[in-house]
Amino acid sequence: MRADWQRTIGCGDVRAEHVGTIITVNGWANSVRDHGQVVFVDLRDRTGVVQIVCDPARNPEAAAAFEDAKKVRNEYALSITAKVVKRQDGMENPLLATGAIELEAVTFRILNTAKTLPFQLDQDASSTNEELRLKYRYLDLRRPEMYRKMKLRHDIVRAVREYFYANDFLEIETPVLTKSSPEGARDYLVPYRLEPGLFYALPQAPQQFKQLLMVGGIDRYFQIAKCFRDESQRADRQPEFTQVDLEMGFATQEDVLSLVEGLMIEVVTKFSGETGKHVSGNPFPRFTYDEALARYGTDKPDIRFELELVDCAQIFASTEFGVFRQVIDNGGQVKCIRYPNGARIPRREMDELVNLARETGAKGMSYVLVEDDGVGFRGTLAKFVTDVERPLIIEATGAQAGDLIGFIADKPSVVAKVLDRIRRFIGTKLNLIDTSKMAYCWVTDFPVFEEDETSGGLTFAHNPFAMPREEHLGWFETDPLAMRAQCYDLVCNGSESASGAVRIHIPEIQLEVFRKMGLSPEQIEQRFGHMLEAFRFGAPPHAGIAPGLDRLVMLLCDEDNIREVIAFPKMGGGYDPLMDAPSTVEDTQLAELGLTVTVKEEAAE
RNA sequence: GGAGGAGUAGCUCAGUCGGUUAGAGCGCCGCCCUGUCACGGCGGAGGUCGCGGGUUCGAGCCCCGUCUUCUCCGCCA
Repeated sequence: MRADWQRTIGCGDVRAEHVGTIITVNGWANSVRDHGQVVFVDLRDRTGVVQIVCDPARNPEAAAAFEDAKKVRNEYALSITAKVVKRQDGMENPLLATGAIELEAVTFRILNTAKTLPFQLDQDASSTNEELRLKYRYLDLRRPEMYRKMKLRHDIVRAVREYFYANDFLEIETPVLTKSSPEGARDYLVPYRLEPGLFYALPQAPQQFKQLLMVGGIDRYFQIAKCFRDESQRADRQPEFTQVDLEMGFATQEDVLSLVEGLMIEVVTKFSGETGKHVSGNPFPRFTYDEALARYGTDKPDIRFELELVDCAQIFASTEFGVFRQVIDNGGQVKCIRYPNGARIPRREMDELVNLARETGAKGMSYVLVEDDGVGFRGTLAKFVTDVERPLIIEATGAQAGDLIGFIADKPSVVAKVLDRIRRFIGTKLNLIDTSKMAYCWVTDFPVFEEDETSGGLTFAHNPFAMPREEHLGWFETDPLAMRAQCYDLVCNGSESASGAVRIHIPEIQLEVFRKMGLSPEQIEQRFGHMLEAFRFGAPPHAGIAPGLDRLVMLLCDEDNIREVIAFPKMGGGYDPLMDAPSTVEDTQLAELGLTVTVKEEAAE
C-alpha cells in the first residue's frame, strides 16, 4: 500500500504526455529560486530533475504549498503532489529532459530538512577535495555522475552474471575467513578468539577454494568475489577489490581464453553506446611473455599504439662504442625505440626524456636524430654509428627524417623497463592513444620461476599453482628458470585485466614446484597439505582465471582512479574517513583475543 | 621505505620583492523581487594561512621539523 506522500513517478520521467494528471514526486531540493510571489524548486531523484512551481496567484488553493516552498533549502527531502502542466511558450528548458513541462504544487511536504552541505553538489566532483567527498560519500553519491557510475557498475555485474548463467556456470560463495598463505601479497589477519595465537586470513583470492570446487565436481564455477591484499595502494588499486572469479573442470587453456574473450566482447559491446568504448581486435592478439617483453618491454603492453622496441644487438655486434661494447660483451642488451618527429622536440622535453630513462633505472640514454635527408644522423651517438650500421638501424626501426631514435644498453630487465616507460611516454606525448579503444591482448607462457632478489633462491613468477608446459616438466633440475607455465594474463590498454592458469592437478608436480621454491616438507604440509591431499582423490585437469571487476568498470567509465567506481572506497593508507576505520577497540576485546598492542615508538634522537 | 605535488573562508582558488586591516568566485544568513531554471538586486557574517619551531624590526611568503593527502617507484602469487 502506497503512503499518500510516496512517489507515483520519478522526477526525471515526467513528460508532456502526463499533462493534466496529478502526480506525486519524491526527492531532494536541487535548487530553489524564490521570486517573491512565485517560487521555483528543482526536485532531483536518481531519474533526473523536474521543476516545481508554487504560484498562489494561479493556484489559490495551494497557498500553504507556497509558504512551505519559501522555507525550502538545498537538499531538503521533499514530497510534492502536483498537477503536470505544459510550460508557457518560450519557457521551455531544452537542457532538462522534463523541460517541456512543470509541476504546479498542490501539496508540499518537507520530509526532512538538511544542513548546509560541506561541498556543493552542482560543482564538478573532481574539483572537490577527495577526502571530504569520501567522508560524506552519501552526499557525493547524490551527484548524477556518481549515480551513473554506480548504475553502470550494476549493469555490468548483471551482464557478467547473465553471461555465466547462460554458459552453465554455478555461482558459489567461498569463505572470507580462511587460511593465511604467506606467499604473494601481505595478508589481512583476523585473530581467532577460541585459541589466542591462531589467525584467519582474508583471502587474496578464492584461488584454493575454486580449485577444490573443481575436485568437488562443480565443473563450472564463478563468483563476484571480494579479495583482500595488504599492499601499497595506487590509483588503480584498493586493499579490498572485486574479481569475477571463475574455474572450469576438464578444461584447457583454450576453453578459458575463448570464454573470457566472449565475456569481454559481450560486456564492452553491450555498453558501448553509453560508454563510447569498443573492443579493438577480435580475436584478441596473443603474445608469449617473452615476446611481449621483447616487443614492448612489459608483460602488460598497451597495444593501442605501435612503436615497438627494436633489438640492435646484431647491428652493433662489432661496434666500437665503449658503452654498447661493454654491455654486449657482458651479455646485456642494446635496444631502441623510434620517437616520431622526436628530432624536433625542444631541449626541455629532451631532458625530460633522458631523466625518465634515468629515473627508471638506466644509466643514460644515447640517441640519434635522423637528418632531413632521412639518411644521416646527428646526436650523441651519431659519431659512433658506422656507415654499415646506419642504414640497418633505419631499416630496423622504420625511422624517417626528423625522428629520434633512443637507445638503452643494459641488462635485459633494465632495458625492458626503461623502454616500456619511454614508449608509453611517447605514446602519450604524441597523442597516439585512441581512448575509445579497449585494446585487449593475451600474454601467455610466463616463467614458472624467477629469482627472488631478497633470498637469492627461486620464487614463482606468476602463480604457484600454474601447470608448467608439459615439454618443460623435465627441466626442474636442469634449467628451472627456462620453464614456462600454461598461464595467461588478459591485458587491456596497458593494465592487467585478468590473470589465470591451467592448474597443476598432479600432486607430484605441485610438490616439485613447492620444493623448488625452497619450501621444506613441513612448510609444504602445513600450508598446502590440504591441496595436495585433495589432488590425490582424482582431481580433474582444470583451469581458470579472474578478471578484475573494478578496473573493467573504471575503463568503461573513462576514469583513471578506481575509487571513482567504488561506492565506499578507502584512501591511501587503507583509511576510510566515513567510518573512521580502522580504529581502536576496547581493551576487553583485546583481552578476549589474547592480544597486547605494542605501540610504535618514535625514534628518539 | 623512497621521489615529487598539494594544504589560505564551508567549497574551489588568488595572494607580487618578506611590509598597512589576507582577497575573489561559489556557498551561507537577512531583506527585496510574478517566469526563473547556475534567477536577479541590496546588505551581512565567515580566517589559529595544516601543526610546531626558527630567521627577521616584521612571515601566508624564507629555513628546519612534523602531520594529512594525491601521483609515481619499491611492493602487489
